[in-house]
Amino acid sequence: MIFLKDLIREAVSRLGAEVPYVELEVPRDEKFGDISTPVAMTLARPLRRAPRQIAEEIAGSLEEDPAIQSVDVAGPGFLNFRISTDFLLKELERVLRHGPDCLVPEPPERRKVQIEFVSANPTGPLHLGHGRGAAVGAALANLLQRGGYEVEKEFYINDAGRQVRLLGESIYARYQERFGKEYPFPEDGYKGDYISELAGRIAEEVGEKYIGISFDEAGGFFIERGTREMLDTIRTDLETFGVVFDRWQSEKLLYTEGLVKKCLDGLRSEGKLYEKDGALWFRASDYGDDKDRVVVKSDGSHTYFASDIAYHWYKIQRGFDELIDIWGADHHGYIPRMKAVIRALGEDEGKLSVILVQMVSLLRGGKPVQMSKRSGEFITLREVIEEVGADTTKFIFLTRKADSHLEFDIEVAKKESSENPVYYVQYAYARIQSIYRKAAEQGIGLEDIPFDAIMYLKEPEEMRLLKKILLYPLIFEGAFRAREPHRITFYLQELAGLFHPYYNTHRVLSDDAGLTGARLLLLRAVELVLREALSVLGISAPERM
RNA sequence: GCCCCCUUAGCUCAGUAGGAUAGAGCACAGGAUUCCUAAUCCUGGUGUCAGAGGUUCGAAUCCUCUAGGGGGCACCA
Repeated sequence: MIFLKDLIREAVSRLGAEVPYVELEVPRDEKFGDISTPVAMTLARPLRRAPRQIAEEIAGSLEEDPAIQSVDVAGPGFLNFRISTDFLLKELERVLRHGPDCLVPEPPERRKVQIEFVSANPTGPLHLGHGRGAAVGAALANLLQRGGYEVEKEFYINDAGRQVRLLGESIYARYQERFGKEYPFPEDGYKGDYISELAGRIAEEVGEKYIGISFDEAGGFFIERGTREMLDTIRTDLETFGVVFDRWQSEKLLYTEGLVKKCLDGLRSEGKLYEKDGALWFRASDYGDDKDRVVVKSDGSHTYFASDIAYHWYKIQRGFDELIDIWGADHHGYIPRMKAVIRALGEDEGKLSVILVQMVSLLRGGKPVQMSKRSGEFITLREVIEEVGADTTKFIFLTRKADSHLEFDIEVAKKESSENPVYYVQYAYARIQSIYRKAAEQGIGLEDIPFDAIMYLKEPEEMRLLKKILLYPLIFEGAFRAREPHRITFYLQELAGLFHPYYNTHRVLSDDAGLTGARLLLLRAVELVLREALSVLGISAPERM
């Protein structure tokens, strides 16, 4: 269907006009045709002519095209196209011949993009919100990669500063407790059971080695050991979830390797930092932020913002054309200062885009599950994956756009029924595989079917299915441009929503060898798109269910 | 107090970059399987797009105000 864009663009240019993009949409009602465009209406103003008149002219110059069966002008100036069956079948053949690669349009340029996501503090296990960020980030990375960009996925490790110190001290306190020593548990310390467990393991390993040694002296060990273990947990949890990073960037290393100093020195020499009240400030307000921000406190220690500046500077040094940060929505107030940093570093602020992922409220059977981080009682991502499965969890995360609240009901997610759309989609795939197996039993080899068998396809349900298949490139393009993987999820439900009824009304395997072949080929294309789209989302395509 | 986001069917949400009569799933009721997997299908209806103004040939979509919900304000992380 996407070919229409070029056709329309050419027709528009024959009128001596131009459109920034050709908008194509699938009309709600089939009677309006297969696909339509409102370009004539958008051209009305620049051309100072009636939209319907413009539409008539575009229609006139396109109706001879072999791909187009008919083109009508309707309503205020819509152009409604009906695609010829011949052309649809040719397109089907092309898909069968060239596979999924011909479903994704080439991007206008090949970009190097970096996506940073999850980046949870290594102070405890991941919770559901992190999972949402992971699902969105990974799907977005797949999407951009599939669209031809070079993508790097990175996890930023906050292993310097107060939080990991607090982690170390919490473990230290539990360790002391093991040996009956009093040590005041740090205020805001981490109280989860995993801390006590870790302290227990350490106690078994090292015995009383750190008893009688102050935290100031022993802290290094507990901090290092704690962050390492937490990071291992995070990494394995993400792997279980099916999310793998290309790179893990340690904040601490930004300091020890001198990158923070180098970056700040550079900014300072350019006059973008200044001293006031004994602290070092970044002139964020010169670059669009509300106020200036401290990077080095008057006690000489760095704020997190300091390493964030250096981190983004470092990303730019590494030569990316585009940086994408995926943050929890509660960090939205941080965006202006980060954008200010990008501009101060001499880059277009559009180089950095921040995708905010909204909070997840966890329910069980309609009732909210209390999540209290302070008490350490919260449901972890791992627990949810174990209970409902990684595919389902991801799918639910990807059925909403990132920036909208999400209700995650564990009981609903667990149901293996139609309340659970992921099964609906996966079942379509499994059903197709099942038909292949049946076909094989009857001695029909998919590879042996000649492509021209597809001329036997003629049922309206078959044409509808075929049109939906050929719509995929358009959906993909939209999702790619908007950086919105959830559009793929909705498309999948629509595709499955055409397949299942088709399956129920028309038998694929029949006595008619030609028709059987034709239908198997159609299923081949459905299968191809299902697998392609599922792989973008990072969701498996099961052979059987 | 200031700033950001959200408000669409009973519920959960889509609605693409301002386009046609605003959609889907679930829930609810009834029905379908001698035949490729019933995790399926078929048939039933539902809206003050939070409210009020404005811009536009055209607004759920853009602007202003109001109400409700969430989030953020630091030499915290």
